[in-house]
Amino acid sequence: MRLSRFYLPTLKETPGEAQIASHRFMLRAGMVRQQAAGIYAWLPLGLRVLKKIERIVREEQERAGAIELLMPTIQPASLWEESGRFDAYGPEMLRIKDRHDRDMLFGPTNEEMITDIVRSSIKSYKQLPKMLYHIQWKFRDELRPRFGVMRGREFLMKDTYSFDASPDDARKSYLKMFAAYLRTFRRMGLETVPVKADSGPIGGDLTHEFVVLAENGESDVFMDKALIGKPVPDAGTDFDGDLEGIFSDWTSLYAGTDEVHDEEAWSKVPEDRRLSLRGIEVGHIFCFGTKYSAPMRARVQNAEGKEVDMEMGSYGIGVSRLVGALIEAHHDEDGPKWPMSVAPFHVGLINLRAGDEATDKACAEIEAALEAAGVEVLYDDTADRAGEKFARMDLCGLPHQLVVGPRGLGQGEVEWKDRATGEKSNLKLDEAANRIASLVKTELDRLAQ
RNA sequence: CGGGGCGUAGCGCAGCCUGGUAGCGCAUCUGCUUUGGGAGCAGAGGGUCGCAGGUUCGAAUCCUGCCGCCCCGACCA
Repeated sequence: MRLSRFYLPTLKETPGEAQIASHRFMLRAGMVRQQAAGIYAWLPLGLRVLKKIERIVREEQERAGAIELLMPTIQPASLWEESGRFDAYGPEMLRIKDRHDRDMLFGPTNEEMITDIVRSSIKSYKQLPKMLYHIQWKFRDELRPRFGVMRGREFLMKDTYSFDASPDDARKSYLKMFAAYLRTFRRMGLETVPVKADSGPIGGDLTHEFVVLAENGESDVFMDKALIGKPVPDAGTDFDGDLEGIFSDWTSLYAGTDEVHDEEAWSKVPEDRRLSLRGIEVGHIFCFGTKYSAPMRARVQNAEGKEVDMEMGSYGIGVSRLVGALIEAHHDEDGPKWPMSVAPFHVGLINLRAGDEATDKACAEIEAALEAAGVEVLYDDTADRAGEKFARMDLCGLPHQLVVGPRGLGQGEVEWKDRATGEKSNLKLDEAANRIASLVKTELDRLAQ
């Protein structure tokens, strides 16, 4: 992609409303633009990150056996009256009336709707288990939106719903999502920890939050240090097999939010392993039994011919929030430092003298070679000044930078900078593209394992 | 929803206390110079001073109401 054709409205100065790093950089790098409190337009650079996160989430959901569908953003109030949540939900729910004065709402979540969908066609235990998910915009009219996309009112969320004929089977579904989440976040280059959580208004007893450890987190987390850096289930994991081992491996070590903090259990953690820190909640999984299936009469006949309420669970990932969380976890004073798997582009190519025959030619060759190798390149072909180009590329946070200028080109070399470490070195012009393409590929493979 | 703060050019801000018809930096446009870390000089364009009332000869400035946005707390993916 040529920068001259792209839409990248970067800001040199930080808009006054942005406090934390992720919000500042997302505005400055032209990733998003606020349209109202907690409501953002996603500009091309930000959208590319959002799409990459979505793709990883989707791949891991499919791996775990979930099937994608898409439910609408607008829902009829009648479904929510069935579950009793139309009155219970409160002002967080955005209520709308259509032209016929019918009560509608902008969905804050989809338990009722998916239950309605499934109950109409699933009648037998033989049709279960089922895990269905979608990735859709939600709206919660937060009292106080803040931190940019980390706590917006409109947000993109992946939500999965599991349906089983028995509590034992529901637990198996829960474990699939538990393992899938460990993989999902790690593939994005995020260190997350599953912590015991408060089940909140959704209810249920088996529930975990997945939190990214970051200073600007909004949850207080108490955890055993041994959880950090723990290997996650690899790509070969059999999701139809027994996942109890993985589950107990992670949950036998202490980790809890402040709401469920247990001082007694905490005191048994060796003192040098006790960590108390802040985290950003990026995923939350619940097994809540028949909370919705019972009032909404979503039932199947079991093997004994008896009608039973389906056992359900729901499993959310804050997709848009993850963009902010990723920046909080990976940045320096100049901008984000994207992990390869979610970077908007893999490589930033800078032509220090656009219009110069030699640098133009060298850049065009590198760009073509990288793209032929499947590497995504943002090529700064503008006539802007060098300093501006460097600063802007750092702000974009692409993992690799290749700088082509007359000085290096005279020696047949281009400069390579690793954005994460800041290390620079020179590469032979004719080897640069291959070298970088192989680094990109290696890193992508590593993260996808 | 309690407490605090802010709305003046695309962005960051000054001016308001003490009323006299709007300014600085960045960005944008033109020209020349410059060319490896957000350039220099010269010139130019761009503003219903959040909105509505009020006070006054005169309001960005004082008063009242409303709207929007931000921060702290409580709440939440």
